[in-house]
Amino acid sequence: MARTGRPRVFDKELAISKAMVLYWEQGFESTSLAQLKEAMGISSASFYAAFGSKENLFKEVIDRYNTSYGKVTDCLTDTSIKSKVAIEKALRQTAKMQTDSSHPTGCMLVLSANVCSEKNNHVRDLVFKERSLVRLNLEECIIRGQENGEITREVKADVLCTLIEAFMYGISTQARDGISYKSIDQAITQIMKTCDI
Amino acid sequence: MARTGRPRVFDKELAISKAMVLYWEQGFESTSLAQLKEAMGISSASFYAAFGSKENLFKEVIDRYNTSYGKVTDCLTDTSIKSKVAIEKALRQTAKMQTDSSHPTGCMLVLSANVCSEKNNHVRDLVFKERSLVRLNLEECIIRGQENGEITREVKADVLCTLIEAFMYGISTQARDGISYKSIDQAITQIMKTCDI
DNA sequence: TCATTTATGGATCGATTAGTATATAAGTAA
DNA sequence: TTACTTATATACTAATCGATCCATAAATGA
Repeated sequence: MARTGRPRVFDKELAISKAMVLYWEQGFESTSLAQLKEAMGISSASFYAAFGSKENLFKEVIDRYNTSYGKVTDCLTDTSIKSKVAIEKALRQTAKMQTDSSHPTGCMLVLSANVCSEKNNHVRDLVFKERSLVRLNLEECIIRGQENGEITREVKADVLCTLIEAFMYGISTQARDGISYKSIDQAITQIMKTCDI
Repeated sequence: MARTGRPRVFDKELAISKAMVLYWEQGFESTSLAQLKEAMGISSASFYAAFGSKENLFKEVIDRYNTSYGKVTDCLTDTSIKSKVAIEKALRQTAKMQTDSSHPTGCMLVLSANVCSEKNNHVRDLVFKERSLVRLNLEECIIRGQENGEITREVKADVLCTLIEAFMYGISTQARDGISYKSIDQAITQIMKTCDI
């Protein structure tokens, strides 16, 4: 059964894509509704009818990011490949994606709402929770690798996880600073060796 | 000769400290003048007479940061100690400082203006330039270490620099996410081994 | 004393912020 | 046709943004 009411004239999925670019580039708080509306090509009334609020749109953007660019770390949960392969793949795909100039550089989940005013701390929590999920996947991947003997047991999984995670997060700032993919990719080659030590 | 005019009633140095905490915690754009004035305990007139603008105060705050908390990486230019020792010291001091709960967590130069609206891109450049200086110091420290034979020559200094730098930047996000100093410190122990490989 | 200089208190500025109100348009359901 | 539902266009709101104006206070210098 088709839904009733006047049909929406703009493409909601496309509008979310446009919003994602803005939130990604400038962050949640620094992106104004005026910018969002202009990028989407819609009015205030249409905006609030479709998305409810600036914050709710951000939630939809996070979902969109997770199912598109954010998938570069999905391989961490792929138990059909070896743990070290999964971690290396996640890092290389992350570096490649974050330095790609066809969209804002860095990771949206690291950059867009990590720092904000007190009244938006609950928005910060949204991206914090997303990062926590990635960390969980990384740690479980490392534990699998230690159980399989692929990764050294000399170091606790939590510590190796912190090491890889810090490196991964740091790529966001480097990508923004213009560090080349090539340099980061070579650094990944080197850092992967710490899994063996 | 003492300068003329009505003397300032508030402590400018203390006011800069208060401002630093706000910029550090919330970022440049998300910190409002109302918050700054309240923290400093001064009026608009006093604010603009003393600091000129919100942006100019931020510049003074960056200077303050560099000569206080930011000194944790100063050891990178200390040629009286071995390169590896300097790098390790810089990392451990960074981790200790950034996870210290007596002030905002993470690095102000990484968090406070890395993402902003287009109209403030020149403010972003301010912290970018500060980071560039740290990177330069790190790279030169690595080159010294390679020349001395302390650090492997198998890997280009630029690549090792990217590796260490990414890890260092990532600590800012981890500190904000509540990752413990202990976990980061142990990760440093592990990552230092990549200098030898 | 009196000019000069700098800081302060307090009111205010135009611009921008996120979000709403109201009337109307455009579809479906009965 | 008529009721109902949803989206749109347009105008508008209160609050906040960074910054300024002006009268006055409080110091020094001559």
